[in-house]
Amino acid sequence: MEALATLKLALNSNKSIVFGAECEILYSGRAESFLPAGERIVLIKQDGTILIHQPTGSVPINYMKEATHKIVEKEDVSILKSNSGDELLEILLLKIHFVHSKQFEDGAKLQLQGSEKDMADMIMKEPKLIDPDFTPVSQEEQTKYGFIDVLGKDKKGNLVVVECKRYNGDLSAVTQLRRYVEKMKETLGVKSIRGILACPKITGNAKKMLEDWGFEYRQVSPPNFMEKKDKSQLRLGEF
Amino acid sequence: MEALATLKLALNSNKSIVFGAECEILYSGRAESFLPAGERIVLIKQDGTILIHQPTGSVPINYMKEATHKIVEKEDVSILKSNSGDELLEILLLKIHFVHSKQFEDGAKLQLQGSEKDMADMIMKEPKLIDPDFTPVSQEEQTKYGFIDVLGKDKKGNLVVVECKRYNGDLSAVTQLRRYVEKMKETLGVKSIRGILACPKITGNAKKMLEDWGFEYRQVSPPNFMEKKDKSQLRLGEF
DNA sequence: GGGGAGAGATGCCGC
DNA sequence: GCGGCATTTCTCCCC
Repeated sequence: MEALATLKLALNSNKSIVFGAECEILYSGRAESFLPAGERIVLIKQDGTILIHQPTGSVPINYMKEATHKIVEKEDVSILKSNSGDELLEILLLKIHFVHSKQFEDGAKLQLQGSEKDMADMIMKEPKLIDPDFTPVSQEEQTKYGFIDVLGKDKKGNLVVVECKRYNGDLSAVTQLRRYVEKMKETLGVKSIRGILACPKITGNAKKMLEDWGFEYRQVSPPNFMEKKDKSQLRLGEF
Repeated sequence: MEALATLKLALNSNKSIVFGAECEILYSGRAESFLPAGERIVLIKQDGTILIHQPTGSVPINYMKEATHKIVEKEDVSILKSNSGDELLEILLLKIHFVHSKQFEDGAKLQLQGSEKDMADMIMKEPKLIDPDFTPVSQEEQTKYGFIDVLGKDKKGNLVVVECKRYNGDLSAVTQLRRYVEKMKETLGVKSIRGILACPKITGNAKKMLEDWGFEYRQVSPPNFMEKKDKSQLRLGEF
C-alpha cells in the first residue's frame, strides 16, 4: 500500500503531515469516545499534535497534543496509535486517500486587537467611558483580591471595581464582579465599594442580578480601530 | 501558476480543500488580527469553514465558520478572501506548496462517555456517592431555579443542590452553586438548603469559599468504564 | 434567536 | 506545577 508507506516514512521525519482517510477512531484519556467509520482529514504537526477533522464544522472531532505516533499493522488493517501521557488515540485506517508531508517554517506571532485587556487599556486612558467622576488607579490588580481589570475611585472617595467583558455580560460576569467586591470589602474592612460591569451588551437576568446587588452597568465596546472603515476597502499591509 | 489554478477550481466545487502555503493573514470581525508571513496549512471544508494552522499547537491561528471564498488577483500576488457575515479574512498567498481536494463522506457522530451529564446520571443511580442519607429527586432542573445538575433531599427533609464538575472544582463552580442555592431559597422562601459540589478535586481557594458559605465538597469522578483496564490492551471494536 | 452552561475545552500569565 | 481567567472561545440544549 503506497500511501501507508509514505505515511510511515513521514512519521519518522520532522515534517507536518496531512492525510485523508476513511477510518474509525477510539479515544481514551480524560474521557472516552468512539467515532464510527467515515472519511476525515488528519493533521499531524511537527510537535506531534494530531487533529482529526470531519468534512464540516470548525472543531476537531478528535485530537491530542504533543503525542508520539506509530503505525501498528494487524492482520489486514493498519492502526495509527498516538500516545500522550495517560491518553491514547487509535485510528483504524480503512482506506488512505492521500498523504502529504512537508516541514513548515513559521515563527510568526498573531497580532490581535480588541481583547478584554485592550478594553481595560482604553478605560485607563479614557476613564469617562465609565463615569465622569471616575479615576482609574491600577490595572490587572492580581493580589489577594483576584484579577481586577481596572481598579479606581470616584469623587466621593469610594473604591470602584470595574470588570470588562468584550462581548456579552452574563450571570457569570456578575458573580465574578461580586466576588471581587466582597473580597475587597472583607480584606479592607470597607463597607461601600462600587462595582461596575463594562461590556457592549448584557443579558436581562444579568442586569437584574447586577441591580439586585447594587452594581452598575456601562455600555462599553472593545476598541477596534478599523470598525468605522468600509471593510470592503480593507487591504493587507494597512496594519 | 499550477497550484493556484487547482485551488480556484476546487473552490468552485463542493470539495474539502487542504493546501500548504506561505502567506500573510488579516482578520477583521469580532476582533482584528494580523499574522506576518510564514508557512501554514489551510483547510477549507465542505461547509465553507476555513481553518489556518501553524506547524505547531492545537488551535487554529485564524479561522472562520461557514464562509464564502474567492481568489482576488492583484498585480503579482493573489489573495484568498473569505467572508461570513460582518467578518472577513484575507490570506495573501506568497507561495502555494501543495493543494489537495476531495469530497468527503462522513455522517458519523462521536459517542462520548465521561461527561458531566454522565456524572449526574451516576449520582442518580448511586446517591450514596453524595451522602448515605441523600435521596435524589430530579436531574437537569432547568426551571426558574437554574440548571441544577442533581436536586434531592436528605433525611431531615432539607433540599440538597448538587453541582457536578468533571474536572477541577474552582471559584466559578462555587459561585455557580451559590447562585442556585440563593435563588431557590428566595423563590421557595426556605432558609436552609444544602449545597454540594461534586468533583474529583478542588482548589484551595474554592474549598475555603465553599466552607465560608456553608457548602460541602464530595470527591466524585466522572464514570469511565475502561479506566480500570490496562489501556495498552485496548482494542478498537470493544466499544 | 437569545440565554445559560459544559468542554477530552485551550492558552496565557503569575506565583 | 497549580490557579485564575479570557477566548474571534465553540457547541449544545432549552425556552
